[in-house]
Amino acid sequence: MSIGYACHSIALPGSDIKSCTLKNATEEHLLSLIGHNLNSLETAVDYNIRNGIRIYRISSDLIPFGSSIASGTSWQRVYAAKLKSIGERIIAGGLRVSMHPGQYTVLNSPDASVAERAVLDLDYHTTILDSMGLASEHKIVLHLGGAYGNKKQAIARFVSRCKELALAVHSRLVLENDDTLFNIQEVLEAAYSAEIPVVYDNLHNAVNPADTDSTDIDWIRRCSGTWRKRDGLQKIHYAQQHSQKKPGAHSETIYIDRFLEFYRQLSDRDIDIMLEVKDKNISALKCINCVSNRGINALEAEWARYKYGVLERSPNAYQAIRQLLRNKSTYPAVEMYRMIEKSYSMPIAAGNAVNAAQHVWGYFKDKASEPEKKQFQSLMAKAGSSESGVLSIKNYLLRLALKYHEAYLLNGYYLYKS
DNA sequence: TGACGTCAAGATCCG
DNA sequence: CGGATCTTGACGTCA
Repeated sequence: MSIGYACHSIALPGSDIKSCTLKNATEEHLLSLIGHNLNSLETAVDYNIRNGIRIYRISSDLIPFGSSIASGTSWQRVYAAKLKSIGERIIAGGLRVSMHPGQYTVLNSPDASVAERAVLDLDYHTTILDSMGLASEHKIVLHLGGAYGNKKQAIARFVSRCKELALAVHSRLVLENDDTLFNIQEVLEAAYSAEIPVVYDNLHNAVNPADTDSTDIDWIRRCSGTWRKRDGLQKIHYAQQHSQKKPGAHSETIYIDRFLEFYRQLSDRDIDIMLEVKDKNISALKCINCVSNRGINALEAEWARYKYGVLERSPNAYQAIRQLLRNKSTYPAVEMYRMIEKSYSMPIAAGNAVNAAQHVWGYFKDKASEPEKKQFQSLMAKAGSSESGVLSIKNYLLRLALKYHEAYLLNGYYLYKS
């Protein structure tokens, strides 16, 4: 049972994926972006392994325009060794990766050119995983596609197009139930015909249910039969509804009590869980820390990343969590995350924000130049009176952290937009 | 024709 | 000029 997240790693400098617009997409520029992106991927892979995160989705933007114009460039040859070496790290670290073409890759389109581009896109995703030397349990997750007013025909078209795919592509494919058109029942039928496994997405099923009698666990059990040995462990997507946004929108974070309620029902099953959530690796670490005892040190490391974010919302919670972690013979993971979640639900009062910024300034007050000190004081004076002032001061502190390579702050969650 | 989702790039505004 | 903030891009379907 492993837990992971998709694409983007928060508070991990050097892991950003760059892109460009079509009009700037020269071969030279693309090759330079790809080189940058592969370094970023390597940084994220190393971070995941170091932190015991064993499930990770690689961004489809790794190679900008990878299935269209970049397929004519030499990136595969130029970066062959780099890709191979990242793949070796993934295998050695026990990381299971996947990729996920978006809603715009439509294999079952009646428009032949759209379907043709979908095949090229699947080829592109396969090429990346193949060139890293990864076996077929490293999956490509796909949506069924459009309905076009006739779901039966749409499914039949999907199945027949699937069967025409190259084996290298077909053996990586996984089908996911979506939040608008094809529910889990329809996806299961299609997947049995197409002979590909099914990833069950709980939030998509909540928004677009097949029936109201079956539970998440019922569907997960039904999907398990679609996973064969060469596919690796069954995978599911887990997400929670955003409390303010429209149905299907992912929550900011994974709320731990609700997750554990879900998780306990699966605890006897071998399943990998991909979290789909705004705060990405932050929630992955939270959930991993709560389903196994990783030692008080792991919680202290987490507290170090959260502390200023808690302080600017609730000085009381800040003190309470410090108190909670004082007894080194305990492992109060769930209690700690509950308190963090509660404090993060509170608004940031200007006075508290100024106080937190003052704490963080402690990392720079001895090394900052005179102009930097003046700038900080001036921003602090404004921060007390306006909301944008609070953001300005955090941006300024982020710049200083980058300039002075303050790893403690750069690895923490405080400096980044929440 | 615009909304949908995503998030960096690109453009523009501001002090 | 640098930094903050707004708009565009790239994809296909559907109302």
